Amino acid sequence: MRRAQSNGSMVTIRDVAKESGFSSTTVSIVLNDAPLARYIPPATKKKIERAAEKLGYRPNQFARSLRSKRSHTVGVMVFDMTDPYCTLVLRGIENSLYQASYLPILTDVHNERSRFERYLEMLLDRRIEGLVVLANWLFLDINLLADLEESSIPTALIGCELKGESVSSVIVDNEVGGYLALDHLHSLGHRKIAFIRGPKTLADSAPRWRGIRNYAKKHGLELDSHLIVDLPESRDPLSSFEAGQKLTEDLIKQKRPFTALLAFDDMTAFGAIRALSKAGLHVPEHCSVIGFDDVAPSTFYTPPLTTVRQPMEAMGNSAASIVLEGIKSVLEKREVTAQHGRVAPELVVRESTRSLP
Amino acid sequence: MRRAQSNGSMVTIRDVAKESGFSSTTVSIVLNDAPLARYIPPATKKKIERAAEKLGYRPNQFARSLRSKRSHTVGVMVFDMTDPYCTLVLRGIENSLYQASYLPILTDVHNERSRFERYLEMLLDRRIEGLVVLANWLFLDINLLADLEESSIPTALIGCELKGESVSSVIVDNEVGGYLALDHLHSLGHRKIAFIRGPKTLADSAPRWRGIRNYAKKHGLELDSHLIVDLPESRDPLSSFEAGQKLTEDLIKQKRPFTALLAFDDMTAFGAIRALSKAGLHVPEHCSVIGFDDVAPSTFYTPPLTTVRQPMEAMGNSAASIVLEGIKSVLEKREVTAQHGRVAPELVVRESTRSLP
DNA sequence: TCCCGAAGTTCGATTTAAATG
DNA sequence: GCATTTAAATCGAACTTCGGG
Repeated sequence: MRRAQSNGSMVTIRDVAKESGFSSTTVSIVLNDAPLARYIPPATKKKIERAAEKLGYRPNQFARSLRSKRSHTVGVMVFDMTDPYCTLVLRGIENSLYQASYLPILTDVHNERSRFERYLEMLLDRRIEGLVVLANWLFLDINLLADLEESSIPTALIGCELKGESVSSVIVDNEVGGYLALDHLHSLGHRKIAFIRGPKTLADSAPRWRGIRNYAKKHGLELDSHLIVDLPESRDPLSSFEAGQKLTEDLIKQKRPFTALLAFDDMTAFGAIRALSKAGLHVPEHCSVIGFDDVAPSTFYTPPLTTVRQPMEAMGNSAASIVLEGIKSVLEKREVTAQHGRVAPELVVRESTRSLP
Repeated sequence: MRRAQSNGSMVTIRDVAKESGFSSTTVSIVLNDAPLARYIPPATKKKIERAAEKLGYRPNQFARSLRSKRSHTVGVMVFDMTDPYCTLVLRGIENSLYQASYLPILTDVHNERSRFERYLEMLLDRRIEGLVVLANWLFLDINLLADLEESSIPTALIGCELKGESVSSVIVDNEVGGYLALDHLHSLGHRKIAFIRGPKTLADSAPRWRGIRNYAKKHGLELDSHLIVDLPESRDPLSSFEAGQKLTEDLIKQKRPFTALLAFDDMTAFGAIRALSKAGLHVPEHCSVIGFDDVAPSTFYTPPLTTVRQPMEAMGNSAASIVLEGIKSVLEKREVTAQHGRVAPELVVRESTRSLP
């Protein structure tokens, strides 16, 4: 198991050849169990394996990669590591890659274009075999595709979608999610509901709202436009907490009563709860609050947050699997066509919502 | 900027040589600005650079690495990605590496020994130049050192310490932290204080408690042993939330009054707040709560948590810098001696504590 | 033809030693 | 010897080709 040779004095395939008394060719064939290994008698194999074991031989990946043009590495680009949304998704990605013996190179773009470009160059230079991008928004003119498309590196986006057949994606069904959220509130008897919508330029915002409107129309629920506010454009997760708080304060000041609040996402919901709480309004006694995402803190928040869960780990898993599948495809020179997955969200009822008496 | 050649048909240094009319040797010298480049006339350089630019030449890292034996890669091992403690530390690491043009390979050990070993092998095979390990505990018999020490790969631990001169470490000064926490509570007038201590086997637990005891002794504060409880052994961050809740419930049931609670860490504090809240006790009106770590949710918790901050980003930064420095040292064949950093924690006063009337 | 093994080439960049004028 | 350039060796593994039994 352990390296026998100390220090960096690597033992090469030639050393194993010498030790075992065979040529390096034979050693290579045996150790890789290459097709030709069929012809090699067990006795020879044993000797070679023993020699390798004895010397603690480990093939040099650089040499291997140089020859095979494969890195066994996948790039993972996160737009903002700080976003609590990342954690579980990353775990999902990691898990898939681990199963396949791939290693992830993690890059955090800090929502900066320059960093994005620099990292992309670096990853391409490392000859990553695939790329997973974790982002809920993208730089407007996405000529990132330029590099990617021609490089024929299987790529999957998590959290936003890019129509076309070159880049795969995995997203939640936001429309269903919005529908579920309002359904929950409505079923609990809430009729005066405040809404904090997502930033206009965020791709998630529109479909989520559409789901909400669909539900409302279907059930004859009137949405009071005075109770509908929008999150500003910022990309920073903490700022959506602050904005959520601020907007809720404004909502409260209006004196237009509401018994429930539907927040764009969990961070916003946390902000709302804070504002409510500061105003002496208890959640859920005085006002129910529902979020979206089910980030980790939602479980241990006080009160625990009712929310619409994105199956984040599964999404990470799925994206990595798509990329891995793509890699296999290009290896076998099969057609690689982008997958567009849309996973179902799930209502998680906890204690921040309650039915109206 | 962009790759001119499409597809994977790489342009090699020989292509540049042909295009420019010089040998590949000269091209290499010029493009790397090697010492010999002094002798090469500007005109030649220009031509070569232009040719490289025109063809969109990018050196093959595999070949480069094979020759130089360097990967420009650092391994990052996280014991549990799910721990909210990770996020900011990772960002710190990432930032340092980025400055130095190193790329991190991220591995998540899931607190499993087998995964740890497998990943370590993989990283070593990739010839990582350095290793950063993010863990608040280690497998008991740490023969991981066996592999590491002999491989002479600069390694830094974040969150726990390993005496000796082979592995560096960066930890908070837990003793000072414990002291600060109690100081805060005491200064606010609290005398009846409950304590949830860390698991016995966790290295952080003892020094944190020592700091607390020191403060108590120094200020003649008596600690009521009925109000001191211990977290069980689990390694899972969520379980420390649950345990925090459970223990606090027990504490409350005892009917032994306390006006403040000092939790081992933020997760535990969240659990305590939940228990208090369920019992109808408001934080901080009825009971102050202080945590330790200052993980991200502490800011946006309701109430925002007063806590003792570990400067996590700085710690990640520092660990990566130590490793980077170590890499430089081995390159220059200087002596590499482990650094043991102990950074100062900082009291962050928010709204989960208040002064007694 | 089947089995076994080896010599030699290749991957792409760096570097040493040496060759020009 | 100097400035300028390059052929050839090297890094380590994998694969192609070939020869002997």
